Amino acid sequence: MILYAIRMHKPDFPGRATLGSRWRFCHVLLPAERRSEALKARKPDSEVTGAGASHQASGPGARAQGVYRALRRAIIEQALRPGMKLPEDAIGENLGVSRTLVREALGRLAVEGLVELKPNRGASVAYPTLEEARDVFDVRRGLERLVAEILSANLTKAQAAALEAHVQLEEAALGRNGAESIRLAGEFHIKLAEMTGNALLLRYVQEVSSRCSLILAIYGRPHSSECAVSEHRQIIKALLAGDAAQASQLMDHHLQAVAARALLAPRQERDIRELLTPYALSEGLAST
Amino acid sequence: MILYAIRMHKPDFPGRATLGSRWRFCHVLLPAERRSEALKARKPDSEVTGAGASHQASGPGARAQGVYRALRRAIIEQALRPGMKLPEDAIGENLGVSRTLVREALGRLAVEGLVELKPNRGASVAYPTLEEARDVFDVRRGLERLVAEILSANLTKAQAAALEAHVQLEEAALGRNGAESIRLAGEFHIKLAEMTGNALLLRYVQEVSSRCSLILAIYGRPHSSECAVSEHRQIIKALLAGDAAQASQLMDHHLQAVAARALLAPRQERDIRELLTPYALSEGLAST
DNA sequence: CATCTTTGTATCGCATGCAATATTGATGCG
DNA sequence: CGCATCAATATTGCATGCGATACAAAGATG
Repeated sequence: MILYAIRMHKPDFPGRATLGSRWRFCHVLLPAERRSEALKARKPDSEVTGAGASHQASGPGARAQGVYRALRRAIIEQALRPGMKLPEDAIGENLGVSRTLVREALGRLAVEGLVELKPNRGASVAYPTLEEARDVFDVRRGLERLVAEILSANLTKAQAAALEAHVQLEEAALGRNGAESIRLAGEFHIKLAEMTGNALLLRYVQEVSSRCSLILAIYGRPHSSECAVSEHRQIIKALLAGDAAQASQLMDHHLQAVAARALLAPRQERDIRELLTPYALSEGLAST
Repeated sequence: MILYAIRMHKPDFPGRATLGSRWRFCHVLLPAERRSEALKARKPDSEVTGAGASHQASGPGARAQGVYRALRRAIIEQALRPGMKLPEDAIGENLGVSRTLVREALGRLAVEGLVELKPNRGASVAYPTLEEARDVFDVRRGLERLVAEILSANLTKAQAAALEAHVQLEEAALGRNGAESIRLAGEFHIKLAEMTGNALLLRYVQEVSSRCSLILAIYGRPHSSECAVSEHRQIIKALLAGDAAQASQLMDHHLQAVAARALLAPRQERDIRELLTPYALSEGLAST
């Protein structure tokens, strides 16, 4: 409870949310401890790696990576909502690292378009405009069409089976768990990109996928069961048949459908910011 | 000449080149001064911006950006050859900034694939393998096909004229200046990407273009006049005609031709590393 | 009462210091 | 003479400190 005393000068009012209160107790990377304690506690890990941490190696650079991944996940899963401020030291305290590492992570996330980084004003979770959203979806279509083309030439039976298994997972989670369903649908596309064996392509697809998550968080309607399972199945079939044109076409339509469901029907209660902008402009007030 | 005394413990022999000697006098960002002097000298700039620096704003974050751009240019123009080591403090001294900023720049370049970043072993100019090279070209084709598609829908006359003017520049530089010719050919594609108005697409195209430069530096033959001018003209024509399929197809073929010219004929004197690898392996020696 | 200053405070930008790790060169040994 | 061991050095990884900047509330001024 002493933790509350660390940075409580501002009351953290909801309109301009920042890291504080609740977030302080959300342990994405480390349980909420003071940095110094966390740093002391880091030594004992030395040789026993593999016990506590599940999949992040503990070499040098691993902590920077950890911060990056933690923030990334937090943003994608909307623990950190779009527009939220991301002060370096608050994050550092929560994650048990110094501002340097946080800064590095924020820089990378900024490059990927997940956070905005204004000079001398700090970082905040990106709040893409509708146009940016469309741009992202366009690029995504282009990339995934390429994925489809590449895979249609040489998808193995084993790979097809793996995909089919994944789709069954999606099917299972369909009505039951909304968040899970969305995550699985996204992973399907990542899996496809992985199978191309093209590292760069994979990176780009991952990047646009994250950004799509962010975009759907802002503009997406709550109940659109994102990627229809049947569409995924059709794509697998076309890939296995080796029909590049067909697969590419299906992928294109599929993603266009996703975009349409999400973007063409901007829900009314998007956010105060977007809603107020026209009024602000008409009054000659700077809104951004 | 005192400069030589700063870091001359190593003789900087050519086989494993690092930053030193000649590079010390190559002023990409700042004339070769000691960091501390450069830092003192930074104050006087305060209000008179626009006189000395041409296009890089001098606000906060501008120096980090400067380091990034300087390194990027140096790599693309092959002042820094693939495989070359990039020690943080040497660069910092040359550019008049601290390791922190250099580190940040190297991080970004690593994300973009222009430098390799091994933990505890520092950064070096990336040395893409043939497979990575093929991956990059594949992705590039995918992206630029998308560019062609988008533009074919709505290329204005003015834009077409600008492109045509650019191609004339290319034509002029054709036989005369090899390096210039290559640079212009690359810029044509960047210009196209810009005209889509899609910022993400532009970023990606820029990224793959830089990587292509690096790749051509390693695997490209010296005298391939990269992008045939006529091919560029054909593309413009198809775009203006609004024929998406045709434009996309032309772009695809064009890039495939570039890749083929570059990659399918790996020149013999690629580098010691690649050349020695088979020997090393056949002798049971670890090569990487 | 509204607007301009002022001062305080939370940040950021960046340099630097210290510990950890790799690498080089030297020394001893087979 | 080749190879392993070890010390010296170079270089990274990361934390932290200091100055600069922007925002906010309080105060001053019309």
